[in-house]
Amino acid sequence: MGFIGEEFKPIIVEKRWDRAEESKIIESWWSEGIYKFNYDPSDDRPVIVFDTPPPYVSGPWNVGNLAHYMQIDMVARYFRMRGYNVLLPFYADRNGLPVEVQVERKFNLNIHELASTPNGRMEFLKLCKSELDSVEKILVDGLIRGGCSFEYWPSGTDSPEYRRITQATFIELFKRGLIYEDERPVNWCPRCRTTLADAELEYKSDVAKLYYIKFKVHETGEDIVIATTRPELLAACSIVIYNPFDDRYKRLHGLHAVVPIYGQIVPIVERGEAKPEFGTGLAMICSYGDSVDVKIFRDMGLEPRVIIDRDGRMNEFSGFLRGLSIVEARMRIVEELYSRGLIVKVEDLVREHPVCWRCKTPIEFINSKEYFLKQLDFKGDLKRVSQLMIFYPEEHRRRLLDWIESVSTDWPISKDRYYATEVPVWRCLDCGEILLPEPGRYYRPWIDEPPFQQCPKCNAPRGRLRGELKVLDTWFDSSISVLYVSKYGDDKLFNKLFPNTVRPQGYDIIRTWLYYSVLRIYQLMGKPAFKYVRISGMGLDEKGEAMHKSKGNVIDPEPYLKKYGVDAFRFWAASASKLGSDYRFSEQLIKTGSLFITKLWNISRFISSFPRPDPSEIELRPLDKAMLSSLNMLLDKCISAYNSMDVYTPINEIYNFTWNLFASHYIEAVKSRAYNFNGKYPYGQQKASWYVLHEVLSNVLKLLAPIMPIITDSIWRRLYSKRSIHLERIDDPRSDWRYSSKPLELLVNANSKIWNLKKNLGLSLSSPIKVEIKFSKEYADIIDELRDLHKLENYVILEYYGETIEFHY
RNA sequence: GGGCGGGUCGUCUAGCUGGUUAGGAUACCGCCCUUACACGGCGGUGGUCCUGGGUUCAAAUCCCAGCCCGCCCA
Repeated sequence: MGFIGEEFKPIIVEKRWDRAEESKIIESWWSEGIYKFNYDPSDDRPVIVFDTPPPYVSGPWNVGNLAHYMQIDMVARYFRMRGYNVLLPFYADRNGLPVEVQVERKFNLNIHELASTPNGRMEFLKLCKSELDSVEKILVDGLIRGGCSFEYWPSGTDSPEYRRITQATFIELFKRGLIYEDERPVNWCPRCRTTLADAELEYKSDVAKLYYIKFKVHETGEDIVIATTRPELLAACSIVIYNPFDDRYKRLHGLHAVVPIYGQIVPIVERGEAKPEFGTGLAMICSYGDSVDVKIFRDMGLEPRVIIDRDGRMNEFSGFLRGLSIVEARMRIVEELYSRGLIVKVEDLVREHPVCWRCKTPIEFINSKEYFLKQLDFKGDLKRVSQLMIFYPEEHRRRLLDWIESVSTDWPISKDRYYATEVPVWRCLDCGEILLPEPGRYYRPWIDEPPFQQCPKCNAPRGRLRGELKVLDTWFDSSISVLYVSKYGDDKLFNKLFPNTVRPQGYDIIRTWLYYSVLRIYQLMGKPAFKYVRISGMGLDEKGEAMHKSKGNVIDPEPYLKKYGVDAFRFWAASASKLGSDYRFSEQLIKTGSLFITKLWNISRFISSFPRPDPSEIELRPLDKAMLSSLNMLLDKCISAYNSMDVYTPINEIYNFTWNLFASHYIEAVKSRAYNFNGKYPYGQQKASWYVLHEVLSNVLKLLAPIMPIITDSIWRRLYSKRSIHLERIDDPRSDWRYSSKPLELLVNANSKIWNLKKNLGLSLSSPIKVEIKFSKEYADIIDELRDLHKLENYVILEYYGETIEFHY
C-alpha cells in the first residue's frame, strides 16, 4: 500500500499561468520548425491545401479579419493533428487600385500623367511596391503574434512567379477563343479611369432632380413632356419610348420627336421598359444614361452617340457643353432649357444609382475597347460544378448559384491601370494582328522588347510591334490563387495538391472571388475549383456593425492580445458564432477565454500531483468507466465538427465538458480516492482514478490545441512530453470505452440535490450531513464517491431501482 | 421591387431533420476561503421563443400571411 499517506506534490506549482511564456512558446514552434509542409510528393500522408485568402495589403489587422485567419489556422492545426500533411500558405494580394490611390495621395502626383512614359510608369510602380512592403510586414508579424501557423510566402500576387501564371492562363484562354476584344458600353469610373465589372458596382441612394422637359412631335408640332434626371444627355438621345399598355400615348405610334436644343429627330416607340407611373410615362433613351439605355441600344441595334469622354467630361458631340464635367453640364443645360421655356417642372426623386466600389464616384456607361472573358456560355456548367464542391455550411452554396444565375454579360478583364498584371499582348501596327508570346515567362509589354523578330503575319519589322498598355482586372489574378498554392507548373506536386483544396473565405466575396475562381478553374481544368468551400460570416464591432475606417469603429486586436493573451482572444474567435454567421467582437468572451486558461491550468496542476499509471495495473470503478465514456462522446462530437471545419462546436463542447462535467463533478468525486489518505480504496482503484484523470486531461488538451495552441502546449510539455502537443495525434474514440455514462449522470443529479439540501440546512459544503438519505439501488455504484464528497454519515441504499433520493429529517 | 439570412432571459448566443423542466456565456441577487482554482464553488431571479393563423396527440422547431433588422441584387 505504498501510496497511502504519501505526500503528493504537483509538478505544476504556480497557481496561475504566467503569460510571459506566450512569446517563448511561439518562438519555439518556429525554431523547431513543427509546421513545415513536406513538399516531397512521395510523402504518403493525405494532403490538404488551404487556398488562404491573400489579404489586400492596406493596413494592419482588425479584430474581425484576424479572427478569420485564426479560424483558418485552427482548422489547419486540427488536420495536422489528424495526420494530414497540411499546406497552409500565407501571401499578400498586392495588385490593384488601392495602393495606387494611396501613393497618389501620399506623394501628391497625377498617375496618368506620370505613367504616360515607361520611365514614369516604372517610377510609379516602385513607389507602390515599397509602400506595400512596409505594410505587408505588419500583417505577417500580426499573424505570428496571433499564434498562427501559416507558412509565409514572400512572393505575393505581384511577384513574377504569380504573374506569369496569370499571363499563361490569359494566353491559353485567348488561344482557345474564350477571351476576345470588343468595343462596347462598359461600366466606367471617370475618377479611376477604368472599366468596372458588374461585381464591382455598389448602389447608393440619394436625391436627384427630375426635370420635365418639352419635346415637339415632328409630324404634328404638338408638345410632349419627358421626365429625365440626365438632361445633359439630350445630345445623345436616340429614341423616345412609352409603355405599350399606356393608352395616353398610343396616338404617338410611328411618329417622331424633335429633341430640344439639338434638334435631332428621333422615333417614338413602344417599349416595356417604360414605366407609365414614372414621370409622364414618356422617357428618352440616350447613349448612355443607365443600364436600361444600354440594354435598349443593344436590343435595337442603335448606333450610339457617345458624348462623355473617359475623364467624365462632355466631348465635341455635346456642342456648347463641350469640356464641362457632367455635373457642370447638367447645370448649364438646365439654364439653357429654362431660358427657352422648355422646363415644365422639377421634382425631387429618391433613386439608387451605381457607384464605383472603391471611390464611390457615380459610374457612367461609355464605349470602351476592352478584353472580355466569356462567361455567359458557361452558366450551366458552373452551376453543375458548384454542386460538386462540399460547402460548409451548406446553405451558402445558394449565394453562389444565385449569382451564377444572374450573370448577364461577359466579364471585362482589362483595365487602364498600372500596378497589376500586364495584358501579355503585342500588336502589329501594320496589319493589326494580335501577337501572343509563349507562356511561362512574366511579360511587361509596355517596356519589354517584343519577344518576336517580326510580325508572323505580315512580316513587319520588330520596330512595328507595340506592347499592350492595359493591365488585367485583379480578380483575373486572384481567381487562380488555387493554382498558385497548388504549385501549378510542377506536375507531380500539382496533381497531388490540387484535388485536395479548401477555399476559406467570407460570404461577402462569393460573387467575386469564389465565383471567378470557379469560372476560371472550370475553363482551365474542366473541374470544380475546390474540394471544400468554407464560408464564414463577417466580423462586426460590439454593436453588430461592420468595421470601416470611415466609420471610425475599427478595433485593433493588440490591446486585447496584450491584456488577456492570445489564447483568450482565439477563444473568442472560435466561440463568437457558428460557422457561416456573422461574429461580433466581445471583450466579455475574451475574458471568459482567459478564465478558461486559468481553469485548465489549475485542473492540470491538480492532476500533475499524480503519476500516470500503466493501464494493466488499474481497476476501473463504474464512475471511471462513465467518465471515459463521456470523453468518448466528446471526442466524437468534436472530431465530426472539426471535420466540417467548424470550430464553434468544439470550443463550446470542450469548455462545457471540461468545466461543468469533468472539473465540477468527476474530479470532485474522485479526489478522496486519488489521495486515498486513509486507505479506504484498493490500490488498483486509486490508480484507476489517476489513469482517468490523465486520460481525460491529455485528450482535452489535444482536442483544444488547435484553438488554444499556447496554453495547451505549455501544459503538455510540462506533463506529457518534451515534444510539442502540435505534433501529437487527436485519436478516434476508443471502442473499449463504450461504457454506460449513467453513473456520471446520477452523480450530477445527486450532487445538485445534496448541495441544495446543504444550502437549505444552512450547512457549509464541507460539513458532514447527519440527515438520513435514502438512495435507490442505482446509486450503489457511486455511493462511496458520494459519501466522501458530501461527508454523508447516515445513508441507506434501497432495494428498488429508480432515480430516487429521499431526505429524512 | 426580387433573393438570402435572422428576430429566443437586461445583453450576446445555442437549439429549429417536431416531444428538452428552452441550454450556455455575461450581467444581477444571495450564500460559501471545501486540501487544483475566490481569475473559484454552490444556489437563485430572469424568457409573450417577433405577431397572427394553420398542420399535428404534440411547434421555438414544419406551412402560410404580416411586421422589423441585416446582407446581396435589380
